[in-house]
Amino acid sequence: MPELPEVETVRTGLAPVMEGQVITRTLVNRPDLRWPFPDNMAARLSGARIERLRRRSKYILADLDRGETLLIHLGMSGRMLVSGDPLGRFVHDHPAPEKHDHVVFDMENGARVTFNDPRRFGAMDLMATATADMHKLLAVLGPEPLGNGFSESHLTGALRGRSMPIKSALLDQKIVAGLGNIYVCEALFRGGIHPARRASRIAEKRIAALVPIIRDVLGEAITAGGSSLRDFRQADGELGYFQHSFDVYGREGAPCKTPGCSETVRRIVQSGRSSFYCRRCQR
DNA sequence: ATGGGGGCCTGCCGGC
DNA sequence: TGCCGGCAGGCCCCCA
Repeated sequence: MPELPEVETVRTGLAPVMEGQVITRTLVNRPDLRWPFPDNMAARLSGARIERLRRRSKYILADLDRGETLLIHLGMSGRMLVSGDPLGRFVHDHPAPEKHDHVVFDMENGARVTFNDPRRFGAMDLMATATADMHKLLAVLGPEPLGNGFSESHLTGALRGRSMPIKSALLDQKIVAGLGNIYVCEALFRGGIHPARRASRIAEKRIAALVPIIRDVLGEAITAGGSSLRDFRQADGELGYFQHSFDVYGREGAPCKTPGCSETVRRIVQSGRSSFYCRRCQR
């Protein structure tokens, strides 16, 4: 589901109701998601104050006042739903629990944050805040695409001599963190690069041009509140609307959006995942 | 060392 | 109405 813009949208929505708040109660309804939960997770969270909600790539990180950090990954279908009344102006009942509500956080301000994830590709873990960067899942990540570490020299250097398709390279979180299937397809369309083209066979100028393109695509998607496909909701339950701006993703058979181009969007499968592109505009 | 594919899960949709 | 195949935003891990 969620790529960087969706995760950032969720983080932005959760921050006002979770930052600075004590988790008064944590309910854990099963032993694991993709991996077992850390030992005593409910007890280690309950009573802790969330000092800050951060994002690294597609991970949400909650720094606690106990020197630990909670890591949350939404996988493909994970959602964080907020209910209750954080401002305390009204009395709100919480909605009835739903299938796949795996973890529930009750906050001191009355808000309830429910992690719901039908496919359970998501994850949670706890680690020492001081060494969070060294966590197995975070240590391997490449630079943040919206940060200074993601530069033209970084990308051209990382792709130099790589024989893999550019699509696979941009999905590789070690090369750049946070991109997923949607935004790679969109960036390659804007960059005029065929998704199956081998990275080593793309002129460095064209690789370099992808850097501002990737930043633009992600930035526009964040501004739009992410892309709502099957089950993505912002933390407040609202739908993002960037999906209306897709040039190619999910548009197989529809006309290419390049002015004057008469081609239709094609779909191919690369390492098991759909790539959408225009065969005339992308080479 | 690199890169490709399997597998993890559930839900939904279209076709028959 | 029901069943089946295909598909879905991610990513670890194994194998060649």
